[in-house]
Amino acid sequence: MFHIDALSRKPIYEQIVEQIERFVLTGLLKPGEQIPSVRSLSIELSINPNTIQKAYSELDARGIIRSVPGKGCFICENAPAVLTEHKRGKLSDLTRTIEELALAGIEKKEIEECVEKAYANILRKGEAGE
Amino acid sequence: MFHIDALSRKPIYEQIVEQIERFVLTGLLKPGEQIPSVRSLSIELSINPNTIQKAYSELDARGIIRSVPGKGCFICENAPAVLTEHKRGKLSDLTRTIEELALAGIEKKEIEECVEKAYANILRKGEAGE
DNA sequence: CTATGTGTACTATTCCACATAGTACAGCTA
DNA sequence: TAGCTGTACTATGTGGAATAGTACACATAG
Repeated sequence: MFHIDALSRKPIYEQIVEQIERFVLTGLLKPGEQIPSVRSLSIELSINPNTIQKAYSELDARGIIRSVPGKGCFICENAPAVLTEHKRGKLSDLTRTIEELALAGIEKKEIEECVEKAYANILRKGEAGE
Repeated sequence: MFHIDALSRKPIYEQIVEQIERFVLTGLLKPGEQIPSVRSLSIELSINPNTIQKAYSELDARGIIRSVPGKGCFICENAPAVLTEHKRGKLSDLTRTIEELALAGIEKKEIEECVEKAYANILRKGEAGE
């Protein structure tokens, strides 16, 4: 289910956060559902429990999961909505990224091709899911 | 001319690399032109000379500047072209970024607005420059 | 030639984020 | 009671980033 790239410069706990967020968006993890325990996931991935907890704390702070001591961690009901708004806040970053490409002489058409390609890929998955 | 954000998680040497690349793209630094010396820039920015050199070594390796011992560092003739190709190689990253936004439920229209906005901003600068 | 400024190459040190190791405590539940 | 859960804490090791200081070779103005 999970896949960790130990050679990546991206911290392990961030990789876990991103993958769980992705699982929520793809429907692999649904609101209310329980996610693997800190210890079981640490064993499955051969990673220190502290690293898993750091990822879970981050997800808890973002409102993606809720941690219940003694029971486990569960996907929040409004996790998908939270993620949508979180991503919407990054549109300004996207604009700045595209500005850099435009400044470097990348044609507008090339950017539009990226947009088309991205939404074409997502549509396939969306049709299958619903 | 330069501006360093000491609080940024982005390394100082990377900030310098990005700013010089940006100066090349905006025409503030033209091919053949000499850039500040390692020592003078380190004094101007109150930064260790080793950090400046690390940035210059990176720019040299990328083919943006050429370092001439005893004389100084100069912008390469084909630096703009090198930068354009370098940015073109990052279009796949852009596609992946947009895919994440699309998966999170961001409307295609919102992305297209970012593209329009980015190219509108660049056009203004382009008209003024040439 | 001399002095100064240039890029470059080292070593040593400090700092901090990341990850690990180990222990401990409190709450839930079969 | 036993075993699972989340959580908190200290200690340690690692690696990148940045600093400090020194040294060498080259170019140029005086």
